[in-house]
Amino acid sequence: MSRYNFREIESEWQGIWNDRGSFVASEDFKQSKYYVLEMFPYPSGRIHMGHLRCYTLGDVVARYKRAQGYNVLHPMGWDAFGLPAENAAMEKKVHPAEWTYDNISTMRVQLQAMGLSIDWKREIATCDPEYYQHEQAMFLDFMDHDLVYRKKGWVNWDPVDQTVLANEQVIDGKGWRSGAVIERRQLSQWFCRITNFSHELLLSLEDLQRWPNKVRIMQENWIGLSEGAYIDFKFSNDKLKSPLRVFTTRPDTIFGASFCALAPDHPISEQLSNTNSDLKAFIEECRKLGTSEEAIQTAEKKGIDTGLRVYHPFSDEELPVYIANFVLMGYGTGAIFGCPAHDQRDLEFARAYGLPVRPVVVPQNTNPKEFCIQEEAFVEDGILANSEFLNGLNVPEAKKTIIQKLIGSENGESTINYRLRDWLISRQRYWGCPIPIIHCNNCGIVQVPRDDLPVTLPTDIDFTAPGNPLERHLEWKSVPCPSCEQPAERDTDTFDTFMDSSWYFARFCSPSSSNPVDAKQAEYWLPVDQYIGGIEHAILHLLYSRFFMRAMLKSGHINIKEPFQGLFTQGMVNHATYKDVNGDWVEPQNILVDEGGKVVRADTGSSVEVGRVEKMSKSKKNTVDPTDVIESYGADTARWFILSDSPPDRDMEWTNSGVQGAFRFINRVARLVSDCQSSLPKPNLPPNEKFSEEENKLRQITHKTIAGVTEDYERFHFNRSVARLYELTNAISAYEIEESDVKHSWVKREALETLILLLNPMTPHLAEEMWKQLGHKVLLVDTRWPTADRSLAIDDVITIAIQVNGKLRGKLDIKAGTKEIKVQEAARDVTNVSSTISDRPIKKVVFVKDKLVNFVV
RNA sequence: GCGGGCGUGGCGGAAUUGGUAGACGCGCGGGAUUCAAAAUCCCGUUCUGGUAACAGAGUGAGAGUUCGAUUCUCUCCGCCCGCACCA
Repeated sequence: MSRYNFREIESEWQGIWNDRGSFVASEDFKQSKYYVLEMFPYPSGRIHMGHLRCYTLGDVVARYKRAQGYNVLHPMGWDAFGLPAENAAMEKKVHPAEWTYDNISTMRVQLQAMGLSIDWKREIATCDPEYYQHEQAMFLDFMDHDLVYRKKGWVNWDPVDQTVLANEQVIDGKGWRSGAVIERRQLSQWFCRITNFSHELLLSLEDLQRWPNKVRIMQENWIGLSEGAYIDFKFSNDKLKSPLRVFTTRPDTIFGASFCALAPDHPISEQLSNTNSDLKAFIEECRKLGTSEEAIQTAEKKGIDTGLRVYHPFSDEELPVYIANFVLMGYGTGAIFGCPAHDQRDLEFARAYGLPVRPVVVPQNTNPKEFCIQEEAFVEDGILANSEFLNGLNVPEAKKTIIQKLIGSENGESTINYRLRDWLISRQRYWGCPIPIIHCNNCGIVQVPRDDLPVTLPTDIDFTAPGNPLERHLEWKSVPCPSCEQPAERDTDTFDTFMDSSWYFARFCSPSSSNPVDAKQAEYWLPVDQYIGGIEHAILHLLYSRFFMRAMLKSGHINIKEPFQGLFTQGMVNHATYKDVNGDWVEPQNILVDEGGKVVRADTGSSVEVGRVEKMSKSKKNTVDPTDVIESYGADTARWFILSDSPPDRDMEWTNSGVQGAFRFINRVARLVSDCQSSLPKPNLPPNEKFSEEENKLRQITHKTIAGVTEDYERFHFNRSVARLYELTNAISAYEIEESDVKHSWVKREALETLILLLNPMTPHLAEEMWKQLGHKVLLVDTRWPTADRSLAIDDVITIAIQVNGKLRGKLDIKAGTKEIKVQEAARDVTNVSSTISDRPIKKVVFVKDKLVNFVV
């Protein structure tokens, strides 16, 4: 018997599916659609295990839904702009475009070798002007609808690389590439007005029932709603006319106020610093501290008295105004009132600067005169005291009352504040989508006329100097102003690459439309029914995409709010780590277990210490290349292994023995089919009229497996499907018949065909090949999902558990549905049961139909 | 500090609404086949005692509810993730 030749078989079927266009989505809008999407990859050069896992999961869903008769859209593209291309350009002297497109070609081949059911006709790359021209047009549309704007903002500036860095690129206050200490700089930048939708983005999370709870909670916290009030404090000094507005969630504690504090970046702080060098020095100090998270954590509460005084809104008391390092300009109004008794930070600050600590909320049944604040502020609910008209109220009541008072006296109002900030989208980078704006000395900010789009990147660029090459490219940069025709300059920034990935799923619906999206197509396909990707995008990408849909709706591009109906976040792929005697990491391929069971290096034979199982990473050298696995064992083996054992949302451990186990299974199924091929009846024959008991047993397992696997597929429990399919395979192997017994073989064929149909989404090449070997002319890819015969999926003989005092003492095989009295009688006769009960009186009998009997003695 | 999650054999993990804990796989042990090996097949495999039938213990620890708890409630311990001077 020849061995299952996965190399030939897999590439053969990939060719056939491709030639027949098996996975091209139909444009027949009358069919029910199903849009499956995995987060598109960054073309780094090679696919990794994370890709293998993600795209396998998505492919199982896509093939399963296709078999169920849905019109499935399952596209693929490339998140092709980004920094690594520029780094490659600097290090290897390759043009970013060339590097990117080379990587795309390599990775496309690698993905295709996995046998994914992708509609490659819809492939897009975000670095293609064909794609990003629409992004530029939408940016201008957003601008017209006041959804983007330009403002001065504080950014992380790397003085060596001369560029802005994202927060996550700043590690311990230093640039991730240059290692230079990051400065905070104010630059004019473009922002998306995502905060326009704060409330809407928060509320709609309710509707995303098919998202993981965890992700919804993370977004909820990120948007960070807090209810409170603005309170206005009038200055007692005459210099400043308009009052100081602060935000607070505890307006009820206003009578405990002992100071006000401004953020170092607050306009008043800046104004004062112009004439006061002490203040100026303090503000500078705060700014340096600003970038390192560690520094923020350990920093003491520090402040400086501005000399300004404000009146308490309900008494004539004067409060000092400080500039304090712990007040943030980006939250609320950038100014607070300090109530040391009921806020830990304010307390620390008050202790440092000798400010009064006045409790105004005391625990229930406590005498206010005896209540004293020591090292910890009292932040719980309690009863108001020392607060005039608020005395005796609890905290929620006091909040309501004081807000009414504030409104009445025009000293404030109730408000809702969000943590979410507007999205800074300018990047001082070359390899990104150019911002279609021209800066003119006469006309200011001018849009590039739509007819002149796309603004494409220049190809002749110089990467020898640090900074943004677009900035230095005078020829590209200089253009006449579209409005006054005087010499002007292009915006030399490019978009954050999160812009590119915020709408690609919509472009897939009509990848060659002359508009960003074809409304009809988009409304048929969207929202994405099942989106799959890593948890690391829980906030940014998913929130930006949700914003983008709303912005596209507002600017008339689309009629969809939520892009992703269902979301699944897959776990990481981990691997054991190995360290040799020198303390160097060793690659898994270089590991051997010798005869004595000792783990050694394959090359030197020296002993190796097996370390923790950790996320695959280059630095720890514990990576395994999926392409190597596919070449040695085949795509089906790789897919089957990745789906076995671990639930898809949890981290999984990649092991060689696991891969070999999967390989064994693939070969076992192939053998099972080829061994009995000749003895099976022809396909599509009607069933026997009567089945023997043995036949019925196998049929029962077959139909139970259909029901179980279908349910598991719906719930992403692929590891359970794998277990069930092993069980079915074991049952088929154990079902022994005479070679010539064609009648009995009908049941065997039914079982085998079921196995293959159910395996199809997971190991499509094997399944397709076996289907053909069983004599089918119609391809498996065009064959419908089986339905379970419910009457067969139910057992007629059931094993009932017999307990005495809740402890299992025996089992009883009995017909399903047997009445309690009969079961009891039979149960009493079971040897261990009768001896355990002996002559003790039975107090009570618990009976659960078809499950158990419990005698309480 | 705040928010969320997870603790089950040697390992990954199963276990509908509370109802036979350990499915399935890996590993390990034994056997068959083979001149031998690989591959394959069969049997066993939670722990303790016992040749066995069987008995006792057992789902991080402790308590509670219940005829019955991996599942529900409370307290504690450990690990993981997210956010973090957010007023």
